[in-house]
Amino acid sequence: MSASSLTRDGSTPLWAQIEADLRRRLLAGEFAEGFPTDLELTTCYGVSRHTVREAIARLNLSGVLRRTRGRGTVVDRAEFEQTLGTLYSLFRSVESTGVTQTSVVLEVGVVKDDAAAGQLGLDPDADLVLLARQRLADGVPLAVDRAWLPHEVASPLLEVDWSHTALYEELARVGAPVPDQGWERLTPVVPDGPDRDLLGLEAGAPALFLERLGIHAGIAVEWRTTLIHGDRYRFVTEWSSTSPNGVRVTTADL
Amino acid sequence: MSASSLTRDGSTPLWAQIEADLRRRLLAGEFAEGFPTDLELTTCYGVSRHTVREAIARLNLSGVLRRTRGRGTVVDRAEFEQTLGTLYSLFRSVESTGVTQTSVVLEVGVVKDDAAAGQLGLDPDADLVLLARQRLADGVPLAVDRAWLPHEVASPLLEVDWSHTALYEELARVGAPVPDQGWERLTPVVPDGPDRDLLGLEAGAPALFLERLGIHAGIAVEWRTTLIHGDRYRFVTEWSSTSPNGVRVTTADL
DNA sequence: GCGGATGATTTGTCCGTGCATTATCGGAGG
DNA sequence: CCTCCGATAATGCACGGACAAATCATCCGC
Repeated sequence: MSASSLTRDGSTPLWAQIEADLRRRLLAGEFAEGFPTDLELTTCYGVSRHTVREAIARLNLSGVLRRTRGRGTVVDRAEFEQTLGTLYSLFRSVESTGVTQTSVVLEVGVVKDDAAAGQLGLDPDADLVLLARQRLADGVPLAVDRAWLPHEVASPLLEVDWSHTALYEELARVGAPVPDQGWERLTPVVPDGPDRDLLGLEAGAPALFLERLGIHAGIAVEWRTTLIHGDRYRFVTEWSSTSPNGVRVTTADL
Repeated sequence: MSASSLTRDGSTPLWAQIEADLRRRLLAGEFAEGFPTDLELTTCYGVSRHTVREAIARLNLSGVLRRTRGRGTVVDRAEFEQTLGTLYSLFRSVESTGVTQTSVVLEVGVVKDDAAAGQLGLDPDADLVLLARQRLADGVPLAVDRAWLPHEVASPLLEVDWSHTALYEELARVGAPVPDQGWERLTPVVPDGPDRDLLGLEAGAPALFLERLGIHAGIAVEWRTTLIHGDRYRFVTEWSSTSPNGVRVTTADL
């Protein structure tokens, strides 16, 4: 099927092409029930089993796939979506606890912001789309979120009803680039002013300030700052000498 | 050389034994100048090149090794030590900026602490060794660090001069188990009381509270809480859809 | 009808081979 | 003395095969 697009000119390894193709099909939700077996993939792509395993190994140890001897390969969709970064996993893990998530739009429109433009690598007076939201979990304030995006890729977003939908889903829907890479920075702060009220924090209560740069195809497409209620959410990293670190989010024990 | 200890009974894969052996020799600082080539490893361990690469692949993509076509394999010792967790990398990255790190011992001794004992999986009235330190970078307060360890493994540590040496180095020196796995949890707080003064924080200033459980061979050997000066240090996580997350620490831009 | 044996399926491990790609080194030649 | 070129060495990529171990479905016997 998708095997037609494999190029054997040596420019990119076969396993990398297969991995990319599988990742794309995963994003499209193709393997909802049952991942192909090694043998199926070898015949489908026309390569040796070694090459297939080389591609799958990468997906496997980023936690996306769970392979069991004798049983087969299944997709761990939760893990897959967690590779979009800790901020994504925050909102997702909150939703997975069963609470319903809503947003109150504080501001949507075209603005100029030299700090955000600088992070995005644009001119200080470039047009940006700002989306500021108060995010609630079961009606309780969870975070205050501000996202700046380049105007040329985000202008279709100005028409969207933001009360529930997620930013990335809308980006994908209008064909705008979704970040697939980036970094996030955590700083402890004591909010004041309007943001403190939006989070429902008492005076002097701590919060986490998360800054995030989202990158797609090597160019920055999203600068975001998120102020997170510090008493209710914690960031957990697991580490071991054998496997790489992973960042998880847990709701605080209340 | 170390190839003698390979067991081929199928209980543990050859590549896993080789990986463990290489990791052990790395910890001992054995490959300071030049990592063996694939061919050398195949003859040294008596296995095929495929098996050697299977072992090395794990070390490679956790960032410990940097392999270059035509050049060979070299050890990225900074990356290697960063696999010991973000807390370890905090103190290490501070030292790598050139500042000298010192400690003021607040408390050393045998105590009972039911909270720490619970985290370590011990009886609430088990004997623990507590090591509390104020950590300074160039004389400026950096963090307040409290480590609880089981008495039976940590009792030799009671005699050590803690003003400069690192906990893990001393653990290794006396033959005690060094954590190779665990998790850390980040929470924003506003310190008060003695800890606030130890950090040199003004009233109401934020800090990061880091809790850490260190595990060796599956059993907990260290429970640690660290209060980190929030204005001076930030935690950065990089993420991408292709490679797993990693946590880094940067000193704040001052 | 139920339980156990059996065989098929699937992934894990290990071996061997060949060629391509890239970096380093040394010598030939200007 | 510098430059270019080829040999060498190292890793990367891909193929092939074989066996082991674990799971699952089926069939047989009781």
